[in-house]
Amino acid sequence: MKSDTVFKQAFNQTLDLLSAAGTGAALPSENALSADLGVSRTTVRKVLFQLAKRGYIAGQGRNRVVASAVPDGAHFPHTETIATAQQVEVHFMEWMLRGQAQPGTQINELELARVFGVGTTGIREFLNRFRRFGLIVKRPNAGWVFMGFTREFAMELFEIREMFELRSARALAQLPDNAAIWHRLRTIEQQHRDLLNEIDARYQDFSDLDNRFHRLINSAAPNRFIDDFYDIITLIFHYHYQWNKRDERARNAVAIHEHLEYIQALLSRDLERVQAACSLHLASARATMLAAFDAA
Amino acid sequence: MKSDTVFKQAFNQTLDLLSAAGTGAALPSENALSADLGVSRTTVRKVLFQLAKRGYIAGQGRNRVVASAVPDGAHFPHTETIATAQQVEVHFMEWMLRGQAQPGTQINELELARVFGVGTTGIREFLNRFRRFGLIVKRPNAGWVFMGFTREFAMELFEIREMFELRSARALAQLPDNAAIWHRLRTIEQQHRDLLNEIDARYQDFSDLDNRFHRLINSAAPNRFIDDFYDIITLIFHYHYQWNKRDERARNAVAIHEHLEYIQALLSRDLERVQAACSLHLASARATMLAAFDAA
DNA sequence: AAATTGTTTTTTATCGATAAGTGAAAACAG
DNA sequence: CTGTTTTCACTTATCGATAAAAAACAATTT
Repeated sequence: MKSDTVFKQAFNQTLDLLSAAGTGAALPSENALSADLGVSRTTVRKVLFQLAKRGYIAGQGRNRVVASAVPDGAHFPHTETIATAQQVEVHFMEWMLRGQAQPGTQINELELARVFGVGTTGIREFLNRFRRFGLIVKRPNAGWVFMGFTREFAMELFEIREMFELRSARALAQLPDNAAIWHRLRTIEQQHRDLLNEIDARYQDFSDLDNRFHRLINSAAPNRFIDDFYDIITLIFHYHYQWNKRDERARNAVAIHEHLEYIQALLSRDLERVQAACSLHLASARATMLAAFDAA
Repeated sequence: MKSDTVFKQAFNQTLDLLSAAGTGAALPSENALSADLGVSRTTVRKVLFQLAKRGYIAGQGRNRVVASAVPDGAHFPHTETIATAQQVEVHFMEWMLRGQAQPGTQINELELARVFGVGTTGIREFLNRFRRFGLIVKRPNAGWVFMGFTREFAMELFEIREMFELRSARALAQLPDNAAIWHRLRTIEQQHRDLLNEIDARYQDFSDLDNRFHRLINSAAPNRFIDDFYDIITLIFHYHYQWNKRDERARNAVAIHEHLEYIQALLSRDLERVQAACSLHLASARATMLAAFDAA
C-alpha cells in the first residue's frame, strides 16, 4: 500500500498557514492551495476535510474560514512525512559511511528491508537508482556488492569534476555582458563576503554555499549529463561534510578565499586567470578530501 | 515468481556442448560446467537432471556420458531464454525510437506492463535504471515523461563524449612502450583492415568493431564514471545503427578510414596528431548522427 | 587430502493486490 | 461565462508471497 506521506506533509504545511492567517481569516481556494503546496487538489481536499473534522476550520465550499487556533500537538510527526524512498536513502548513506561497511561487503536486500523497516521493493528500487553513484555494483541473480568509498573512488570523481568545471568556467567567462549570470555571480560573491565576516559563527553554512556556487558555474552552459554528474558530487560532499569535521572552520575559510579569487577571475573575463583560479581551487578541494582518507 | 531463463539458457548451451562432444563422451564435472556456463552449480544440476530425464545423457554422479545425439527441436525457444528485464529494454527502445513517441509523451507504467507482457515492477525497475540515460524524467507520484531523442540530446551527448575521449586518447598515447594496450591496438587495427577488405559483404559488422575500438581507448586510463557514460553511448549507438540505414555502407567505410588514421596517430605517440585524428573522427561521427535528425 | 557430488539454507526476481494520489470532466455559484 | 467545487476514472507507491537461482554445508569418492 502507498504511504500517505504526501497528505501528512500537506496537512502540516496547511496547519502553519492557518496559524499565520489567524482565526476568522478566509481560506484560499482549493486551486490556490494546490499550487501553493505542490500537491494535487484531491490531496488538498483530503486535508481540508480532516481540518474541518478536527474543528480547525469551519464553513463549506468557498466560504471556509479558520475556526480556531491550532494546538501544539496537531502536526503529524516529522518522520511520518518522509516517503519510504527517501527514508531508504538516508538510512543507506548512514549505513555506508558510518557503519562498518568495508569494500567488498555484500548487500542483502532482505536484511536491509528488515533493518530499515520497508519492503524489499523499496530497497531494490533504491539500489537501482543508487547504482549510478558508482559505489555499488550488481551481480545478476546474486545481489549487490559495496565497492567502498575509497581514495580511488574520490580520485576518479575529482578527475571528472575538474574536466567538467574547467569547461563550464571557460564557457561562463565567454558569455556576453548582458547575460543574467553576471548578476547572479555578484550576488553569490556578496554571500561569500557575508559568510566570511561571520565565519566563526556560521562556518557550517559553507557546504550549502559551495554547492550553489558550483551549480551556478555549471548552469552557464547546461548539459544534462553534467547536471546529472553534479548530483553525485552533491551527495558525496553532503555526507562527507557531515562526516569529516576536522579543521572544518579553517578549511572553509580557505575555500571561501579561493572562491572569491575564482569569482574575480570570472568577472575579469581573462581566460588564463579563470583556468588558474579554477584549477587551484579544485586541486585544493581534492587535497582536502584525500587528506581525510589518509587520516582514517 | 522468478522466471527460469537462466536455466533454459544454460540448458541450451549444454545441449550444444553435448553435440560437440559426441555420443559416448564423458561429461565434465559439475564445477567445471558451472564455471563454463557462468551459472551456479544448483542450476547445472537442474540442467543435468533434465538432460538425463530426456535421455540425452546417461549414468550417475561422476560417471555421466553423452547417451544420444540431440534432436533438432530439443532447445528451448530463444525468447524463453531472455530475462524479463532484458525484454523490457528491447521493447522500450523499440517503442521509443520506432514508435511515435513524441517529446513530452507521458509514460504509463501499467499500460507498458500490459503491452510488454510483464509485471509493473519490471517496468518500474527498468525506468529507474533507464533514467540515467537522460531521455526520461520522473515527476513524483505522477509518472514519467519522455523527453525525446532530440537533436539537443545528441549534441549534449557528443560534447561529453568528445571531452572524455580526447582525455583517454591523450592518456593512451603517453603509456609506456611495454604496456599491453599496444598489442591490442595492433590487433584491432588488423580487424579494421580485414573489414575494409570485405566492406561490401560485412559493412554491418562495423557497429560492433566501433564499440570495441572506443572502449579500448577508454580502457587506457580507467575511470568508472567514464565507463558508465560509455554504456549510454553504446546503447544509443546500438539502436541508432539499427534505425538509421541511410548510406550505411559509405558511412562505415569513411569511419574505418578515420579509425585507421586515429590508430596510426596513437602508435606514433605524437600528441598533436592524436588530438587532430581524434577530433576529426568524433566531429564526423557527430555530423552523421545530426544529419539523421535533419533528414527525419 | 583434494576434488566432486549430495543436501540444505539464503537470497533474488517477479507477480498481483490495494490504498494513496493525480487529473480532468461535469456540475455549480456568483 | 469564469472561476470554483464535486465526482470519478485512472496511475503510482508499496507490500507480501512464491518459484528460481545462488551459496553454504555435509558427505563421498578417487
